[in-house]
Amino acid sequence: MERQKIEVAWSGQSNCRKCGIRELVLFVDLKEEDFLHIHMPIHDMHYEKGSLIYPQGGESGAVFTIRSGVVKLVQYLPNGRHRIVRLLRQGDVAGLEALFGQAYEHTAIALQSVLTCRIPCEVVHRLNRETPRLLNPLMERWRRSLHRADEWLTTLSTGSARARVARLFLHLLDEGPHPTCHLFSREDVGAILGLTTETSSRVIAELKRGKALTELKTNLFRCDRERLEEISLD
Amino acid sequence: MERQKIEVAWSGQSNCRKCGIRELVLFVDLKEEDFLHIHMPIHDMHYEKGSLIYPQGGESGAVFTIRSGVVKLVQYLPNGRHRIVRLLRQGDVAGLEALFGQAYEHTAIALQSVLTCRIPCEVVHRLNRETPRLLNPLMERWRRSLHRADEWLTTLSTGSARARVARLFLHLLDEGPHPTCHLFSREDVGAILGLTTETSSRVIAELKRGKALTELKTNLFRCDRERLEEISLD
DNA sequence: CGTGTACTTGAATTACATCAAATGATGTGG
DNA sequence: CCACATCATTTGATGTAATTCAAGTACACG
Repeated sequence: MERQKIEVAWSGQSNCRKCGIRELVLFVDLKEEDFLHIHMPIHDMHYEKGSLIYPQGGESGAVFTIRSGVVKLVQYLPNGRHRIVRLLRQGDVAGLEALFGQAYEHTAIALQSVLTCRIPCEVVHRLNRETPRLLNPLMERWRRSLHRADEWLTTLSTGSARARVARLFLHLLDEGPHPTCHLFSREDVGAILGLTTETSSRVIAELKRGKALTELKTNLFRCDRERLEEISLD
Repeated sequence: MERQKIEVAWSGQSNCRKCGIRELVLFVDLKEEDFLHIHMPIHDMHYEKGSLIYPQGGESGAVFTIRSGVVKLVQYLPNGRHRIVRLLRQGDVAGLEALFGQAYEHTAIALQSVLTCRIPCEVVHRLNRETPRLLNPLMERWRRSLHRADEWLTTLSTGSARARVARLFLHLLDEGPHPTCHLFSREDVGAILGLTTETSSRVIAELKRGKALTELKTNLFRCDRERLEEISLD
């Protein structure tokens, strides 16, 4: 069982104009003049691995642009079980539903050390009133989230445990000289795939024995893409 | 195996101003003057049960507002298996991704006799340029779809077969004097829940024996809400 | 270096899938 | 309107995959 940490740092107010990853975030299309309409502070937030960004059902007042790291969106069932419904990375936005004045639909937790910009909803609304340039990036985030949600269901929640695990690795692949993948806890793998922790562990162990995966160091794997693709068809 | 029918009728051009369900559809907020900007025909379409509305990967040129009936959105895996990722009903919009110039992400099929309005993307784009009043309904459709997608995963794709089937019935409940539910084929139930046709059939049969369900006539059930809620917690 | 947490592995059990056959519903043409 | 063809559903028997419960081991952290 994970314990939830509460390590949140507030690194100060952002300067969005000079943002190093602006081409990836919501404000990509804004012009110099548009920034004048931001009258509430946008904060850079730092979350330690395992810490809570916001809780499901929690009162919402802001959206969070992910600057680095990985965030899991968790949803709880009445019986206490839970599923991870999405992973968010650089350029994704967490808590979009806040813009509709709704409570957060998921619990958002940092899977690694995570940097975000906390953007008050009021800022988004105001910008939307003053300029049309925020709209496309915003719609694009909705589209992307929905696409991922459907993909998540069909690829990670369908078929045998072996196939699902293989698809998860393919999903997480970092391309490079050798395709690698850094994984998280077996419990989280289970919550992503709808399997138990033990089954996740067993299947991953089996893939290691079959050389489809090689564990370089703890939770860092070299992946044999072709073998994984075969297995993903089961 | 289902065969796909091709019964599509075209009932003529819509008069959106006089639409009987306008409070439910995309054009809810439009004013008289806005309709002048519609320079392409919006057609009323009629699809027989089982017929194809659009295919996954198909070239997209329009979105479809559902006026009545139920539509399933199906996604296929490389290995030939498939899952139903969403059901759409009155007021929902199918094929929103078309607005981004993308191929359709799902295959949309009528589960019952279905009426839609086929709205060319160009009409939506033009209206969006001319008036801000289409935007909220549009965003609301994105939000709703995403909400449903997440709900689908956590409630219909998690836990035992019994619990999933129970949750599906709760999901489909028509409130009324007695809560009833009209179901579709066991094959579709399987594709929604990630189970085989046989397992779906067996579980439904078991719920009937346990009096949680009573089959009034073929595929029309009276539901014991409380029993189903208990079972849904498994 | 010890302690707690996560991961692995084993054995028993259960739930679901698979294959096969029988029954039931629906529609068609004679 | 009946007989037959077709397709969906139910049910059974059997196999397999995944869960459960229970140790044991590795690993990270203070």
